[in-house]
Amino acid sequence: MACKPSSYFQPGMEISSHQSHLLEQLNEQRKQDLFCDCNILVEGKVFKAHRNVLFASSGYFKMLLSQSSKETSQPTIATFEVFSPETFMVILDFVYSGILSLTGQNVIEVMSAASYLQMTDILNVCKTFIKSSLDINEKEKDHYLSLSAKSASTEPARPTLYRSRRKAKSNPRRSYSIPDEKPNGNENSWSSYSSYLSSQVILQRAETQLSKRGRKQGSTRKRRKHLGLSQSRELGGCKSDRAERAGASDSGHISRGEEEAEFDAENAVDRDDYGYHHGAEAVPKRWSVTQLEQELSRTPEFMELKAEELYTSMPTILGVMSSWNEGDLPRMRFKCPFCTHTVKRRADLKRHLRCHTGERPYPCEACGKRFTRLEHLRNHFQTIHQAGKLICRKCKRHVTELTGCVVQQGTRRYRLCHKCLAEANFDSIPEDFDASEHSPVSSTGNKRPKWALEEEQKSDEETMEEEPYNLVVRHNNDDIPDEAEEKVKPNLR
DNA sequence: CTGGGGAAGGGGCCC
DNA sequence: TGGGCCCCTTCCCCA
Repeated sequence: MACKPSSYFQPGMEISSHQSHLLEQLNEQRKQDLFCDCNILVEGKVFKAHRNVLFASSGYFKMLLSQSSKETSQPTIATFEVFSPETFMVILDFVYSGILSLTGQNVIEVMSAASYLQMTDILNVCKTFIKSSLDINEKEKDHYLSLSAKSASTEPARPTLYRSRRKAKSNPRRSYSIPDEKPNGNENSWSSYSSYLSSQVILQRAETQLSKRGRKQGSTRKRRKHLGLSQSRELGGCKSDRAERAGASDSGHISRGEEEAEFDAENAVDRDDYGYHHGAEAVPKRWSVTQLEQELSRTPEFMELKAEELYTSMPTILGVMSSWNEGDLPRMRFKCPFCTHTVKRRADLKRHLRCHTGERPYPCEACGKRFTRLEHLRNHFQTIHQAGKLICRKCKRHVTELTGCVVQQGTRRYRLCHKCLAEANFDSIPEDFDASEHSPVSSTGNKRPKWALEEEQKSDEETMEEEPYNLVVRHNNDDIPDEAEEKVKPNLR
């Protein structure tokens, strides 16, 4: 942008080139090792940078430097062994230029490193990159496979570049422009094709990782397919919302609400200014974290992964330092790559991942409802199908097996005291059935299984106490309905 | 429309 | 590391 004559200046006028110029100057200083006061050691390779720049760019460095800056005027030294120098180079270049060089090869590592360093912008760009790559993979696979070999071979394999909003308007050193979201024919060919290639690389890498893991784990673990869910409301939005709300309510980590508010505010200011342009696929330029998580979670490729697979195929660099009090040792926490939630233990992260994958391995044999945890299934079974609570549903008083009995309504069972039972004018003793004789189909999600209908027509005089439901715990593998039961628990009470 | 209660879901943490 | 328990929050149904 050309500078206007001074007579045009007004008080408070913003010179838009100033920010980019300032960043360029800082980048030059970094390259010439001028005023660098922080050394970052990544797998033996030293990167020099400015503390204030790192502080402003990364939550991790903010925390780190806010501690070290109190006591020393010596250069700060940060050491990382959890990501490669190449990955950190990409991130550092972004910090100093606003340009993120993403490829199918590096996006996973960059995303993980960004997660580690708590750089939300990069994280979101990586998510968008992956999502759009997956979209392109499905929608344009055939199209780009039919591209002439010539057009593919003449275009060099260049990384897809993402520009931060700060640098979106001008970057003279980059001669080509990132294609706009409007499909524009040949202009987009290389980037779209590279996106397709990127998606292929991502998928190949995922497959490689999975097969490696498969070899490692041998035949002890079966490859599990994604479960078809019957409770649609628990998928996607609602599920994510829950996770987010839980995340936001947890004071131990970054508030999702604040984060979203921040994003929304930025959204309102310069919605069109974020260079999330990615190939021919029309990708929204600015996504809130919620949208990204929901959209990403809805992609078929993502949904096919189960928590365990995600967990084992993810890079190990998911750790994040929790905040610590002065004098305390920093504690390592494990950060979910799909939301802001952090946990203390890896096992808890694995469990948490199920709320992103939608995996529900524990179906209720009685009603078909699926659960993410065995204990949830047990609780459900006890309260719904076993009338496990010794409380009269009507008068809420405690009942024993002598002072009350079990009433069945459909698949539900509950207890009534004899008095309430008489008042409710139940003229028949609750029906019952022997669970061992029934094989309720759980994977269809049918709310009223066949046995339930049959059961309602039966007129059995037995009470539930004498012959209760059995809980059949079936950890679903490969959605095989008739798979042998893993465990049979006769009675939970 | 609203409030209460039950059910479900998720996190922390112990064993 | 997995299972299990406890607690809390949210959602949904019903009076």
